[in-house]
Amino acid sequence: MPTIHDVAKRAGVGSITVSRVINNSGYFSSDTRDRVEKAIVELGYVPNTLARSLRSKRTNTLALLLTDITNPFFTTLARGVEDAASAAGYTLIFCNSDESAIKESTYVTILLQKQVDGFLLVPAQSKTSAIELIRSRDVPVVVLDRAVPGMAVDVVRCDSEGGAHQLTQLLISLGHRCIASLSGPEGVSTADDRVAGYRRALQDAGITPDAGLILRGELTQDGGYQMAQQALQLPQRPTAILAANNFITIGAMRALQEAGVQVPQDMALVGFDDLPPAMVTFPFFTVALQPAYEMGRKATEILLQRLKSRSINNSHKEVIFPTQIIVRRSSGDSISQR
Amino acid sequence: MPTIHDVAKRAGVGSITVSRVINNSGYFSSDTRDRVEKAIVELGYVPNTLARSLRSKRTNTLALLLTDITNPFFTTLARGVEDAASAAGYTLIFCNSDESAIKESTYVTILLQKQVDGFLLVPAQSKTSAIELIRSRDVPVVVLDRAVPGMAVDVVRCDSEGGAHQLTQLLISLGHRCIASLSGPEGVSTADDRVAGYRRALQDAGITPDAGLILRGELTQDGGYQMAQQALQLPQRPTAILAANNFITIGAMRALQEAGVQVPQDMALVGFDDLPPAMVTFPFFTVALQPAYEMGRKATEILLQRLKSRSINNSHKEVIFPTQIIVRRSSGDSISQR
DNA sequence: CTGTTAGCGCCTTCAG
DNA sequence: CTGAAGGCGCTAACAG
Repeated sequence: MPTIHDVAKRAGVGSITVSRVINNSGYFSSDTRDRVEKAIVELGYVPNTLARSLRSKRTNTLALLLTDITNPFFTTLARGVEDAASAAGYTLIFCNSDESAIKESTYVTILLQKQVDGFLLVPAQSKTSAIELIRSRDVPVVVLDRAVPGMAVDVVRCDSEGGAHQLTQLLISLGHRCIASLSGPEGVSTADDRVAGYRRALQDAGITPDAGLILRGELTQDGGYQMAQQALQLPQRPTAILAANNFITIGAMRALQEAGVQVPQDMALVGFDDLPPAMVTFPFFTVALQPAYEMGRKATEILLQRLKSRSINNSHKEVIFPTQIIVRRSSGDSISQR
Repeated sequence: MPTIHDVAKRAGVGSITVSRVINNSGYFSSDTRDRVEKAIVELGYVPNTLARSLRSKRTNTLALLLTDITNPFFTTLARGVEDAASAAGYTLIFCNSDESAIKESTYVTILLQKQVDGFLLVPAQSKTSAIELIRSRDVPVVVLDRAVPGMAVDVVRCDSEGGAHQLTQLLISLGHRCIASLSGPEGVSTADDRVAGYRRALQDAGITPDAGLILRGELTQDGGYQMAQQALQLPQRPTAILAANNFITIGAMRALQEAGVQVPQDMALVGFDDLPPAMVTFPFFTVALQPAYEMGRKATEILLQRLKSRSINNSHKEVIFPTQIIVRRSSGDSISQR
C-alpha cells in the first residue's frame, strides 16, 4: 500500500508537494504536477482519507439514522438524502433503529466515534436523548419526518396534522360520522399529530369524537391488523378508518378482508404515505402523500449548509411540507347514496 | 473535545492504560479501571475511531454498493446486510450506482480511500473494472445478486436461469406457445440468465424461440413499458410475457392496461421478484421469488468470515439460492379452456 | 500490572 | 514555487 511518501520519493519531490498536487492547493509548477501524477499512476497510489480526516477534522461522511429502511417512505427519503449527499461529495452511513430508543443511542455513540460530520435523524421517540448526545459534541443534526417539541434543532417534516384533517374531512363529506383512527405509539409526533388532525376535523363538523374510536398501536402491518380487529369489535362499528401510515393501512386491509368486510362498500379506508408508482399496478388507496424524496433532499441541503457555515447555534429552521391528498377507490362514494 | 491524554492525566495514569481499559485488552487492576472509567465519564470522553483505525488498519466499516435502494428487492437485501453487519459490530456505507459503471468506479475509489474493510457489491455490469480495482488493494469483496463470469470472487446470487425456466415451463403448461421475454441489458448476468432459462424451457418443449420475442431494455418501469409496447406490435402477438424483474413487470402491466389488453385473459404476465407482503394488499402477479433478505445476510456472513481469516485468495464460494415460484392470478388458467 | 517510545499517513506552519 | 519539522489521537512493541 503506497503512501504519499513513496509517491514523493518516486517523483523526486517532498511529500508536501504531492499533497498539494492531490488537493490542488497552493503553488506548484506544471512540470512538478506531471511528475507527481505519473508517480501516482505508476504506484497505484490511493490517498488515505483516514489520515487526512485525522488532521482536517472532517470526514465527509454523514449519518442517516432512521427507523426502518424497509418502509418505502423511508427508502425514498433515503434516496433523496443519498443523492444530495453524494452530489456534494459526502458519503452516507445508514442505520435502522427499529423505533428503539436504545438502538438509536447505541448507533449515535458509534457514529460520533466515527467522527461523522453531521446527522440526519428520524427520532424513535419525540423525547429522545440522542439529539442531546449529538449536540453535546457540537455536531450538526437535522431531524427528519418527526417533530421534537422544545428542542432547538432543524426539522424537516410534513404537515401530518393538516393531512389527517383533510383526510378526515373527506370522510365526513362522504357522510361518515363514526370514524376510527388507527395510529402509532404515543410520543411519536407523526402519530400524535395525525390523531390531532383527526380530532380537529371531527370537532369542526360538530362531531364529538368517541374515545373508543381512537386506537394506538405500532406503526407496522401487525399493528394495523390488530387495531382494525379491535375497531371491528367496538359496540358501534365504525364505517370508516383513518390509518396513520402505509403499513397500518395494509394491516388493516388484511384484517378487514379476513373479517369479510368489503372496502369501500362496508368500510371506507384512507391512510398516509403512498407506494411509489413504480411499485403498484392497481392504485387503490386514498392517501395523504408525503414528498419523501424532497424531504430527504431538503434536510440534507440544510445540513450541508450548517456544515459550510459552521453555525450550529443560530436560529433553527422548521421546514414543513404539505401533504397531497390523492383520492382513489378505498374511500368509496358518498354514504348517503347507498 | 477531550483526548485519551486528558483522560490519562485526570486519572493519573499513562494514556496507554486508558487505551487498555477502553479496549479491555491486556492487564490492569480493577482499581485503575475504576479511576479511568470515572475520568472518562467526568470528561465526557469519546474515543476517536479515526485515529484508532489509522493505527489498527481496520475501520469496522463495510461498503454496500448497489444499483438502486429504491427497488424493494434491494431494500430488503440491504436490510439483511445491515442486520448482519451491525450484529458483528460493523457499520455500513451505502451507495447507489444506478446501473452506471462509471458511478460504480467513482464510488469504489472513494470507498477505498475511506479504507472500508470490505465490499458488498451488486455490479452494474458483468464485466466490471470495479472488482479488479478492489482486489488490487487486497480488500475483500462479495458480489451480490449477479454473476461475474471468469472472476475469482465470492458470489451470492439466485438461480435466475432456473427460475426463468420454471416460469416459462408454467406458461407452456398452460398452453402458451408464443411467449415474449422482456429482459434487462445484455451483460447484466441476471438479465442474461433469465433469457437463457426462457430459451431452454422453450427448447425442452420443442418450440423454436422466435428471436423477435426476445426483447432487451432497461430493468426499470420505463423499460418494461417500452418493451411491452414493442411486444404488442409484433406480427404475431404473444399470448404471454415473462418479465425479468419487478419494475419491468409493473411497466409492462401499465402498457397492457393502456392498450386495453386484459391480464390474464388476453395476456398472461409473470415476473421476477415479489413485493414484500407488508406492501401489497391484493397479490396478483405470478412470480419467481428471490430470498433477498437471506441473500444479504449470507453475503455479509461470508464477507465477515473472510475478514476474520484474512484469506482473500483461497478458493471462492458461489452460493446460489433457489427461487420460489408463487402462482397467482396474472398467469391465468390454461389457454385451452378458453 | 504500568509506562515509554515510536510511528500510522497526512497536512498546517514556517522557512527557504 | 518547494521543503522540513511537527503533530492530529491512538496503539504496537518493547521495556520495566
